[in-house]
Amino acid sequence: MRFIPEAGELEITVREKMKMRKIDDMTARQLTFSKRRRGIFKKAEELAVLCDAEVALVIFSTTGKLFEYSSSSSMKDTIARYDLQRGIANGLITPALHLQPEINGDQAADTSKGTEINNSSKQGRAMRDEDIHGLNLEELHQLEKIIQVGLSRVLEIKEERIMGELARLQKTVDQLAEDNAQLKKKMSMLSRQKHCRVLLDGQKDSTAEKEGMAVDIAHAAAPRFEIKSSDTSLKLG
Amino acid sequence: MRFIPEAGELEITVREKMKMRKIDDMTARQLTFSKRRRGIFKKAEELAVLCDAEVALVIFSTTGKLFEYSSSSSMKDTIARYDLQRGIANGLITPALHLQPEINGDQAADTSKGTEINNSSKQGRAMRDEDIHGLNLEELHQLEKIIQVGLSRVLEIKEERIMGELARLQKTVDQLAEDNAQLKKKMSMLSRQKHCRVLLDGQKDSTAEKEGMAVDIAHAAAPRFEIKSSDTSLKLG
DNA sequence: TTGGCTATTGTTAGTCG
DNA sequence: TCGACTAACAATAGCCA
Repeated sequence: MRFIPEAGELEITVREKMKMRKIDDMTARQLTFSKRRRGIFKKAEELAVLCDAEVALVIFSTTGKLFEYSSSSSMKDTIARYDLQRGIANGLITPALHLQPEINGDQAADTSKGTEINNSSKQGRAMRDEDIHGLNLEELHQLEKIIQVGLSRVLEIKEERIMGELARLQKTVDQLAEDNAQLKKKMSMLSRQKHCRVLLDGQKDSTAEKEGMAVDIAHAAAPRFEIKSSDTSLKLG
Repeated sequence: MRFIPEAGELEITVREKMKMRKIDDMTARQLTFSKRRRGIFKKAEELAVLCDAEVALVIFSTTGKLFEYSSSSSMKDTIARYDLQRGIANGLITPALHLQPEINGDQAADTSKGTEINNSSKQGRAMRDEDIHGLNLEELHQLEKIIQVGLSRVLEIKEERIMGELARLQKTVDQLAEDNAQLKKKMSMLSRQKHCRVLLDGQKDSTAEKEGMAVDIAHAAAPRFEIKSSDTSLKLG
């Protein structure tokens, strides 16, 4: 017990304010680590539950021991979502390879069959087995190249498109959320004013001239810890 | 001021103990999220500094907005370290893809080179040209199959993930749009009521105020953001 | 949405076992 | 390492602007 009710003499040690730097004493540091780790895990869970957020927390101790918390079913999921989101934040993910003109030049004046091949792939017709069986080795080789390049292009464009859609949706969400906030604000003001008026109504007329509606500008102060990007490349696999 | 030193009557509102479940009121939830988010970030940094730990924290709000903190120079590094640690813990280094078991059965007692293929794919090493050149035709064929299957899996999982995010976002949009509509409805009712009351109030000096108000509200209530949540299917493959 | 305020609850440093 | 305890301190709910 540190409280010493001894008459005349008080020798109470006053807890100091914890400087924000690495704790020197190793034992004390480990102890603090253990306590604070539990504390922050609790906070993380509270945040996840109370606010319906997805929270992931990874901590390595000085000794390299790993501690983790994830509000979702799997930490991997959250990390995956994180990667994805970062991909969106950085713009599109595709590194944009342009490799289709290569082959065209090589075989511009090739056999008629070669051209056919080209056409059929351009038109996106489904290839029938009979057609393919009619090709010689060289033609099959060309077809293979064409298909490979085509596949790459398809995948790129598809990704571009999806990511665009994702970005658009995210914008929509942000916009809606903002609108929502504004609406709520205005409504609360309205109801306040109405309340006021009702109150005044009983006595006299209103001279209350509210400026009120000067709500407009929301200053966009960036949260201190918000994302800034460096590099990202949606690694899947 | 909540402390009312009025003689005889005390009507102090007592703050309750916060049940640990999702906060119902959306506005309150967002507010709490904002505050607690800052709180936990602070805790994270304190832990990192005081105890010399490596801390990474990722938070998604209900609306899908990403917040992150990383005590190291890059979140990616920490995640990489996490993956590594987990990989070690799980006894395998690439937890993402499992594309090797198919072939095991086929060529369990195959050439030593075949096993090498298997190993290299297990370890997720990048294939070097020298390695590939050392393979015979049959082995190359096997490798080709492995890669094809792997590619398919990668594409599948990637698509799954992205589409999941899309769906989630769409849901958020729908929800927000609904909230928005409700708010607008309520507000127009409110403003109508107020308008009536103002009229009944006896037309005096308050016309200017009333008009300005009405205009402002109209603007806010106007659907300046139209969402068509129907056509966002964007089907792929 | 941000910040300030205050009463209250929650966290934890220091200590002993 | 951990649990328990307590005083000091920090975080924050609810409210307003």
